Amino acid sequence: MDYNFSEIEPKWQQFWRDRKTYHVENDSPKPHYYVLDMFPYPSGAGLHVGHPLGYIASDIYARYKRLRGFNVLHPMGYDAYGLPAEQYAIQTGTHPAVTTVKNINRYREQLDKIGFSFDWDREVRTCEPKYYKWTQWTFIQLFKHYYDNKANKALPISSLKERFAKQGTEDLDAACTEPMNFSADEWDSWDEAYQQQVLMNYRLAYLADIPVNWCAELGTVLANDEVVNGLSVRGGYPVERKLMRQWSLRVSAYAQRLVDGLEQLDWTDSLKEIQRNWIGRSEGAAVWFPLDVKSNENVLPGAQAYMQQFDPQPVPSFEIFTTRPDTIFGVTFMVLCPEHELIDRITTPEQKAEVEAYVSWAKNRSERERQAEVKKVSGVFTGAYAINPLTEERIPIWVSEYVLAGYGTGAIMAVPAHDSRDFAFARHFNLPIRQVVALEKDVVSDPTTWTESMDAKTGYSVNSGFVTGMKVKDAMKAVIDRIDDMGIGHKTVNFRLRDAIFSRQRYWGEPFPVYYKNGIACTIPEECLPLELPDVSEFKPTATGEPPLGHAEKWAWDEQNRCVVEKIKIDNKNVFPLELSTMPGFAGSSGYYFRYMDPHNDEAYFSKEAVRYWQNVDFYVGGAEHASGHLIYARFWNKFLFDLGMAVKEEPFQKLVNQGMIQGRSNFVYRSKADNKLFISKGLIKNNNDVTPIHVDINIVSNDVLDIDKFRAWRPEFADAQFELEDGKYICGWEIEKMSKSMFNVQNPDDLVARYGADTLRMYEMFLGPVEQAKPWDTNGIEGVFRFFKKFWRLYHDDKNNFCVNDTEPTKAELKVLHQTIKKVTEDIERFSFNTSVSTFMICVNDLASLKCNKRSILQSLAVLIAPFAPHIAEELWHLLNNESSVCDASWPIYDEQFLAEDSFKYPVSFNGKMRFTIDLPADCSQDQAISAVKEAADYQKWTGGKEPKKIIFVPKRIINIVC
RNA sequence: GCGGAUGUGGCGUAAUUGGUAGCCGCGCUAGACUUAGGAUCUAGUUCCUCACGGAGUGGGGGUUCGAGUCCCCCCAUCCGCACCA
Repeated sequence: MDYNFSEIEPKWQQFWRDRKTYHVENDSPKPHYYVLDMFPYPSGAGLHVGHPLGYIASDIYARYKRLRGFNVLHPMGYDAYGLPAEQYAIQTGTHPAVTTVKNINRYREQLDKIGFSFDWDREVRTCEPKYYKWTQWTFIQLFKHYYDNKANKALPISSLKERFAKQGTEDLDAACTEPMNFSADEWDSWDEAYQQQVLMNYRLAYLADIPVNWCAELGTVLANDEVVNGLSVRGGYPVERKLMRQWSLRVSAYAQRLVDGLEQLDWTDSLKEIQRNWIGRSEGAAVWFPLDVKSNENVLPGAQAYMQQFDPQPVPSFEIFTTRPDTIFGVTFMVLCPEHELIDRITTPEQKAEVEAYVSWAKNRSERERQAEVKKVSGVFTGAYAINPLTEERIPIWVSEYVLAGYGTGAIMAVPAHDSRDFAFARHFNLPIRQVVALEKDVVSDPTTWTESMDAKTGYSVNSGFVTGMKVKDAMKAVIDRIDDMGIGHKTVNFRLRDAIFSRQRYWGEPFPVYYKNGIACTIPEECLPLELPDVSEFKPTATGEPPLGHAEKWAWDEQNRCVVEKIKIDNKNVFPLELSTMPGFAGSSGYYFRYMDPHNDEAYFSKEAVRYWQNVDFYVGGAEHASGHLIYARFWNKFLFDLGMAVKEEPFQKLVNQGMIQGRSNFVYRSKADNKLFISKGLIKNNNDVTPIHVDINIVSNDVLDIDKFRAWRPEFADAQFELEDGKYICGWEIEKMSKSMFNVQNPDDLVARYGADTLRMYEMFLGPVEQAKPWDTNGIEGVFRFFKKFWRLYHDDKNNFCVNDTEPTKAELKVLHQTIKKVTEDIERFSFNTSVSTFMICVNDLASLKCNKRSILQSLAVLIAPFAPHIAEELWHLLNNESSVCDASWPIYDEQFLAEDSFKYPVSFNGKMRFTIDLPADCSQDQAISAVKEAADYQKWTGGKEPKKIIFVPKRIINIVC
């Protein structure tokens, strides 16, 4: 064998390890560059070929940047906390830590074979105490800060306390769970416990009774992004809404900054758009609608008392949010969500039974049922009326599921003519519909004839009092001004983004650094961190329904700030219970990129020097599935640390590329229905109904040809299989499906490395297509890349496999090939287009082979060029040429732009297999003049032998192309 | 429903960014060397046509000397959000 990758690759991997080639220091005269991959969750299944795709791409970029003279930080680690290891523990009793370490070792083994340039000295694992110490530390800071909307940043909760003592809530504009209003005297009059309760309302990490996504099957609550279509992302179990006391992070306080920050980022538009949608900023107005006092006399006392805690106005009223204040003249009913606290207080005795029935029906519906029946209209009339503050009309108040508790105020003004949901509701319950917007001035029609509402925010107001005739945009502003003047509303902004629920009733996660003293949540002192995860006897919830940490023997906090055995609590009043929930998966992954900057620091999360040097991640590669989870939380985390003066940049990830998902390509054999020992080759099937397709392991199929012997050996029931062959082969069918064990279509990278080598795997994964694009895995083409390497090898080895180079000066044609290649590859890498660079290398080697070029200086440059893609063969070539140093310390070759431009006519070694000449002409040159100028050129004669050109393309500007 | 993207040979893809459409690779066809080849090399391979020639980048229209690329209208596929007022 000539190109012996299995000898070359381990040799150079060891060489890099011995030399610590990829070790990075935190200071260097070189410019810094930070290339990061989303770290993996080490699952039991190991890596499949989809995982390394992004790692290979970022590795190429990191290696390229190093060769370009940058000090590159390119670390790797593990997102090691998570549900699968814990589920496995429940089933088998194996401790999740054991499973996790085992899986990590397997991942590491697989990664090492591919030849990545990670600095493994900086590895982090989120489940290790020295790492999660800082996750807990950040949580404590979040607990100790609140968000001040005027300063537009997080401020210490201690300053808020001082403020309350001095002036109460006067002039305070802060993010909170419930709006509050009190004076300094009131604050002073409250006891410690109540004061703490009030502060909890403002903390960025807070405890509150909130509706959560409860997954009974997993026994835990889940964040919004962990639930899709009413099912848990992990496991696909049903999720229900439930009111529970939980820790949350006040991510919503940062909503505006999370939207604004997107602009300066070098992310794809689609990803930014997903985030914008998820944050869901919408501008509108908050308006107070007074209740109709006369028609609600019998229910008013209760309602009045309830509402006056928000609004001390004499007339009881409730708040709605609308994005269409201009349509307020078209309101024909109001709708409250079933959870609205006002319902009980305003419902008339006649309607009471019906309303209660509806509310309890709506509350007991699962999220899934509700979402599945979105189009179905349901609702009930409360019997109460509100007053439209601008028209003083009496408006019926309804209750319906289509109004959501979690958004706005859970109450709306319904304008059926201009909102499709209100329209459907009005039609269903026969409520009036009134047009207040028209496309043309004064052109109105009868809304009872409409089949749909007119939702667009264009046209003019009609039938709308003082805004009639105005454009919609102006009318919005005019209505807001008017309600503002009347003191019954104001312009406001609402976000769809909710706070992130931060507790999980699970074992395998970061413990909260929190204990409860007389029911008040306190954080443990920072110097006591980390609070280590205790061992438990069982991973299931306790008999009393507490999270698994309830099983821990030593899990309470004493006054000497020590973790102690909980049993002491019974006879010792100075021992306090610790929080039993643990943190969710995204806790550890929200700030891991900081820790890589300074991974061994025990005094701080990361040093000031380290963060000042590295700043933030320049280039981040990972899947788009994290768009509304990790990438929001990490940005929030970063902004918070920025407010604390720790982060230097407000955004964590400057440039981001989403690698596409790799799907599986399954193979099928077709079993005859008439004879279940008989398998018919794909091309011979006459009728699809005669055969049953059966998934067959892709490892016993090559280029869709079945290895019959391996198939017979694969499973006992196929041992005596018979085949109907075409041309002596059994051809399998194929289909694109998810890569999964059950479909036998998982391609394991180790198998490919063993068969073709890491360099071939790396190149082939890039060759498959643009990194960003989702594509099926297809091993069929890998031979082509493998052939390329063999050809490359033969370029500088003779028939007997002896190294053989030519020391003479390269010819201009050879230089032309080299410079073209340098130019193309450099440009391709810069724009992250690695599939085209691979093509470029193939063309280059083809051209050099046909020129029989094995010139030392050309190969020298080529070794460096190919090093980011195929580091092993590049290192081997480098040592054959230089017998010293490492290709990793070389510098990137520079191409000569002038040489390429000036000589393009003279040296037409082309990239498309045909000869093409390009010549510059004067701007006013005519076509005939151009053609004769070309034909007369000495070099044209030289290269074509004076043959008549096949085709001449005249481009008026000043270029002419001739194809020979 | 709203938002975002994509559409090029049998297949994966490319196109100097408005200038030869199909580079490179897979597959396929023929040939060479071989005891043999799942090795290597050479030639061919968008489609129709024996050929001359013609058609052609999802479909239709437009701008331009010139459109895969820019603009408008459809169609299809994929992804994200989904009663967010």
